[in-house]
Formats: sequence, C-alpha cells, structure tokens
Amino acid sequence: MRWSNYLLSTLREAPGDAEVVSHKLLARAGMLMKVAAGIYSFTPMGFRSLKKMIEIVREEMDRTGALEVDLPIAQPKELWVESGRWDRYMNDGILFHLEDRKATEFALAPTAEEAVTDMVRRSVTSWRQLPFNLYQIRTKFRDEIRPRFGLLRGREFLMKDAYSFDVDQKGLDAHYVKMEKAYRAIFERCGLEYALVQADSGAIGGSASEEFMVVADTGEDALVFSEDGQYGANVEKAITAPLPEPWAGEEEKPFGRADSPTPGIVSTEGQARHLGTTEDRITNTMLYEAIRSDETSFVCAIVIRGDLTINEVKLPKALGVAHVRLVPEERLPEISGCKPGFIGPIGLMAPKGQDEVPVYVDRTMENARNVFCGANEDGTHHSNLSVKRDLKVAGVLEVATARDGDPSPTGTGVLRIKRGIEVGHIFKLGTKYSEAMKCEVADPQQKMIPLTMGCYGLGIGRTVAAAVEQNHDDDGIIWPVPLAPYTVALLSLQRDKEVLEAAEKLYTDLKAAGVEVFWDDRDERPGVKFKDADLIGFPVRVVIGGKALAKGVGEVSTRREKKAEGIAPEKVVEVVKATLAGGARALAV
RNA sequence: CGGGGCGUAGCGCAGUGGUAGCGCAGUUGCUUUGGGAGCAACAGGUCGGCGGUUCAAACCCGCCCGCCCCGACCA
Repeated sequence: MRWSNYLLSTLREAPGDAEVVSHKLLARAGMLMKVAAGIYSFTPMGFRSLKKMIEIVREEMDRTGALEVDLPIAQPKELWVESGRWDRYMNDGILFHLEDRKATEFALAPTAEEAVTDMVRRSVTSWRQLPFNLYQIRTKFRDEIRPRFGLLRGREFLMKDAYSFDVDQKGLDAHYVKMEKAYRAIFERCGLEYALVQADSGAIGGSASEEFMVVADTGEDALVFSEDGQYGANVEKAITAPLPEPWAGEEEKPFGRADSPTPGIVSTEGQARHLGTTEDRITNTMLYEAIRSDETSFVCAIVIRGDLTINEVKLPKALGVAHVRLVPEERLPEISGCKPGFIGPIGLMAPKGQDEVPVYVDRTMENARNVFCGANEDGTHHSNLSVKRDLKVAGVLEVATARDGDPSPTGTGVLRIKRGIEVGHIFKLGTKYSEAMKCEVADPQQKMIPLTMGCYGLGIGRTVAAAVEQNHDDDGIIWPVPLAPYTVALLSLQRDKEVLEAAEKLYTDLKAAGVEVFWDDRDERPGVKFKDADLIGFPVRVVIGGKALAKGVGEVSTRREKKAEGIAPEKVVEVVKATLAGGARALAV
C-alpha cells in the first residue's frame, strides 16, 4: 500500500484527554480516534492491527475445535431476567439497554451467556450431543461507571467470548485446560509478557477462574506473585501464609476497660504512636452491611489488625453474602455510639431487626492478645484485648489484603506485587446458567441433567492496547510483528527518478514475496518520514535515498534496534523476510 | 454517585467586559531535501448549548451537555 493512496494522518501532539501511553500513541499514529467516553473508531491503519489480533484468536480457537457462532448484540430482556442478571446489572448501572417501538426492552450484551445457553437448549436433548465449545468475536457493551485508559477500559469494545458445554465436571476441566493452552498460545504469538493468576469470578459467577494478565505498570489490577513463581493471584483473591504474630508467646494481661485515651486521634498510625505501640497492636473494627442475594441484609463487624486492610472482594464470599458495603458514616453512632476511629467489637448495639451485631475476626487476629481496640466511645480505647477470652466471635475469616513482602502461601519466600492488564479471563461456570435457564439433556440413565458450562473471555482491543503499553519507546510504537498493521515501511526519501524507480521496484518485489509493505511515497522531507515510520512502529524499515543509492544500496533496519545496514537491492527482500521471521528483534544479515 | 478540573480553528494551547489570537497541521508559490525545513501569501471559528446581566459577554451569573482526573464501583 502507498501512503499517497491511504487515509492516514499522524499527530505531533497527543489529544489532551489521552492519559495512557497506548491511547496517546495509537491516537498520534492516526490509528485510533475517540468518539465518546470509552468509545473509539479504528482508522484503516488501526483496524489492520485489530484484524491481526482477531485472526490470531480465531486460528487458535479453531485449532481447539471450538465452533464459531454469531450471537445477537441486542438481546431481549426476558433472557436476562431468566438468568437473573437483568436486575443485578441494572443495579450496577452498567447495562446499556433500550426499548423498541413497542416498549419491549433489550440489553446490549456485555457478555452472551444467556444467548448461547438459549441456543444450546434449543439444540440438544441428549448427552451424546456433547461436548462442544462455542465462541464468537463481537462487539460488547458495558456502560462502565468510569471508562478510562483508552482502549483498556471501553464501553464498547471487541471481545472474544467462548462458552463450553459438558455433561460433567470432568468434561469442563478438560475444556478449561484446553482454553488455558489456547490463551497461552495466543499471547505467546503476540509476543507479550503475560502471567496467569488466580482470580475472583465477579459478577459472572461460578467457581474456579483465572486471569491472563499482561504485565505493565499502567495496569489497573494489582497482582501478587510469590518470588519462586509458584503462586500468582489477583490481589482481589490473593492469600498469604499466616503472618508472624507480634503477641506470640505472651501471657494474657488483664483487660483494660476504656483505660487508654486517644483524644481526637482517628488514624491507626496516630493511635499507635500515641499509645506507644505498633500498628499491628491496634485493632480496627469495621462495620459492614452484608447484603444477601435475596436483598435482605444485616450489619456485622469485622475485626482486623491495624496494619492490614480488609479486601472487600474477598469479604462477601467469606461471609456467604452477595454484597457488602461499609455502613455509612452517619449511621455509625446508632450502632457503635461513637465516630469512626473508636469503634470496637465490644458493646455494639444491634440495629432494628437484628438481635446482635455478629463480630467476625480476620484470621490474623484469631489468637490476638494484649492489643488495643476502640471502646465505642469517642477518644477512648480498651487495652489488652484478648480475642479468645474477651470476644464472642461469630467466625474467623480470611479477608486481609495481601501486601508486598507478606509470606507466600507456597511456604517459601515472600510475595511481590506487580501491576497488570487483564486481557483474558477463564471461568468454570458450572451449572449456574444451565439450571436457571433449563439447559438440560438426558444422561445415559435418562435422567435430565443441567449442562456444565465454562466461559472464556479475551479482550481483542485491550490486548492490542496492552501490546503497545509493553512495546514502545519515546519515538512511538514498536509493534510485535504479528500485530503490526504492515510489517515493513518503505521510505523513498527523494522524488528524483532514480530513487522513485528503485523504490517502485523494491515495493513490487516485496509485495510479490508476500511481504506486507507500506510505502511512504509522499512528497515529504526525509525527517518527516522517519518520524512517522517510528511513530506508527512498523517492525522493519527499508529506506531508499540518494545517499545510500549512490553506493548502490538500500538500507534496512528494525524498529526495535534502529541500526540501519546498507543492503544490495537484490538482497533486500531476503534480508527483510529473514528479519521478520526472527520477530524483527534484530536485523538478519 | 461524591470531590476536583476542563470545554476557544483538525491537534496542542493563550486570551478576566470593548475588533478572537499563537504554535503545529492545511492551501498556493518560491527556496530546501538523510531525523518533524525557511520565506511569503492565504484559508479555516455557532469561543460546548440555552437563558440572564450589560450600551457591549469567549470573559460575569444560572441551568444543561460533554470530556478528563481522584475516589467509590466494576467483566
């Protein structure tokens, strides 16, 4: 392709609303344009990279035997009511929805469990028809509360979603492993540094789930890794080995009722300093409203060490409820009798409809003794609390957030925290949707059984953006060869007959050799062409200019290394092909 | 949804009540031609929208819309 026949304009400066590198560079390179918050257009150049990604995913999915389908984006409300997700997503406010002229409601699908389950239940009646795995690559909609980071969190975005159907857990396990392998193949083909981590399964539901993360500082997710590489988890899910207990081996001292004044000091750090102790001896008591799936709720107290924070993703699961939220500050006095900072586990007053406020302690507090806790009176703490002696504990939970340096659950070494971009997520769904939507088949004993499902998402645009986050320098994008819009940029530096003829010949030869070449044949100065080629990030650059041509050579360089070598024109195609075959990391000469 | 900020030419920005500007990009001409050239001329604007105050509003006031950041929330 020749630039003079293309629609492409680069920008010297990034749009002011672009925040992350991938958005800035894709916009400057003229590949991507923002149309509204979280909604983007791909230009011809940008769409080529997106299509490369689509094809890689499609090839690897097909290789596993998965079957491509096309499910609707506009889905009738009744399907979503059937699965129970309409209310849930509407409450969260993230469901794009609309009405047709008869006021029938539709959702713009954020995922397609309902649609695919509906397709399957209309198609199967016998266990003999299983197993299979259905996938699609289509636009998804999520009215994110806060879209941000360019393509990394859009409201309209391209996603591959796959749904496996089996008669039993064993079949699901096999599908899950197959998908994990396919995802590894996909991200490896894209040349991305990625990690597989344990994850929370979130609103989709189900049991096991793991996330594929591209490691990048701009990532929204915090990831926890053991130093030996044996353990990796999203911080939402991560556990630690038991922490060292500061009170280990101590005798229990007599409980000191309200004997420790902490006037006006609400921070754990300040209280520890004031009381002459360390933060791990200060107990924080947090009051949460736990909301069950049937919308009933109760207030409970969570007791945790002052140097730790409660993980609000782990908490509802530990309590066996659907949701938690902190009790609003203005309601605290009616339950505790004091302001935040002085709340403690002893003497809480149950709100209406509740006999008592159950007190749960984090695992790290189970054996705590000789620690301070709030006295439910402003400016006052109790001293020498011993959990087993002084508290009526409703349960011991594992709800602390893992920290950098905490001991690894693998038993050796400590945990380290890195940031990552979630590009894929695989779930073992189980029978959640098949039961709700009566997607059943007859087993060999003629018993009707709900199908066991898995679901597997992969963000197409997000992965392309993640590739840019991971592969760029000050001058622009450095496309991994498999995702490059064109693999070779051909630059003709002057417009005299010799240069143009030599470039024309190379252009023809490269195309004939099956190389995707983008020829910058514009009437621009050399510097402009160099800058634009670097910005767009073609992995290999071929330059035809008066200087080198006078010596009878063209120049070939890689975007990554930027060291140009003079190559005889008849050798250029060969060198380019060899360089691309090696991933364009270094010139193959 | 809470807090903060922004909205002026394609992009980046200046302009605090009195003729709407600058840089880049664009068009034409001349010169230039190996890392975002120079000179000259030109073109391009409902100053986010609506309403108000005023002799006069990009600027002051009100309402609305859009966008960004922090937080809460979240496949």
